[in-house]
Amino acid sequence: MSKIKETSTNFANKQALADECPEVYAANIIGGQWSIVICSWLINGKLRFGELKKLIPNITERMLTLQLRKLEENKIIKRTVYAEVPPRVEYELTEIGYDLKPIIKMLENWGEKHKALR
Amino acid sequence: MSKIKETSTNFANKQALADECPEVYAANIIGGQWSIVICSWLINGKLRFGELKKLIPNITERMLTLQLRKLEENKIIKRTVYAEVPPRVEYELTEIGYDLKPIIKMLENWGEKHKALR
DNA sequence: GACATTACTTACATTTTTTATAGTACCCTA
DNA sequence: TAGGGTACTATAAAAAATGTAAGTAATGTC
Repeated sequence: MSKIKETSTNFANKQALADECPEVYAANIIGGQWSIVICSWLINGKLRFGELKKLIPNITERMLTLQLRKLEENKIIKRTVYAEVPPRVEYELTEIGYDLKPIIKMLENWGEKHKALR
Repeated sequence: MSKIKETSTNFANKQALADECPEVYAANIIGGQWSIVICSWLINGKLRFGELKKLIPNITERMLTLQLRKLEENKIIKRTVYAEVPPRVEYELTEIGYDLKPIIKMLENWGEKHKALR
C-alpha cells in the first residue's frame, strides 16, 4: 500500500474508471488482499485489533493496520479508541459497511459454486 | 501479472485464504484492475478483442490480453477464434461468468450509494 | 527497576501488477 | 510491392502491494 503516486498512468486510469463505473469504484474500495476477510469477520460484531490478528493468522500487524486505515478512510469501519493502558481499540462496521453483507454472501456462494466445477 | 512466484509468502497467504474463504477465492478471480469492467461489458453479449479495446479506452493491448487470458483460465469467459484474415476472435461469458451479473449489479448499487455520502 | 501488555510505527526488502513501446503473422487490396 | 487491418507477443521499466524485522509509548505488576 503506502503512498499512491497521483501522477502515474495507473492512478489516472483508476480514477477514470471509478468515475464512470460504480462497480469498479466499489471494487477499488473493498479490493486488497485482506479487506474482505476483515469485513466478513466484522459482520458478526465489533472486534479489537488483537482479536482480528488472531482470527486472521497470516496477516502481519503492518498489513492489518494498513487495511484497517484504508477501510476507515473509506468509512467502511469505525474505530474507537479507549484511553486505557494497555490500549484498547475496537473496530466495527459502519452502516454502509454493513451493507456489504449481502455482497459478501453472494461472493461466497459464487465462490463455492466456482470451486465445485474444477 | 506475468508469472507468480509459488514460493513467496504472498502466494502462500493467498492460497490459504482462498482455501477457507470462498468470498476471498471469488475476489481473487474477479479482482484486478480491469476484470470487472470487461465482464460488465460482456454481460450485454459477445464482443471482439478490438471492440473491447474501443469500449475501454485506457487499457493497453497487453493488459487486455492478460486479463482476458486470466478470465479464460478461470472459465469466466469463452474465447472463439475464427480462421479468417484478418483474424477475428470473440469473447463471451460462460454460464458461471454470467452468474456474476447480480454481484456486479449489487456492487454497482453499493458504489453509487457510497459515492453519494462523500 | 525489569517486565508484560496492546496497538501500533518505521525502515527496508521483495513480489506482483501495470504501463510503455515496439514488434509479428496473415492475407487482401491498391 | 506497399500498406492496411486484427489480434496478439516480447521485453523492459515503473508503480503498487505486500512482507520482514525491529522499535515505541504508557502504565500497572512483580
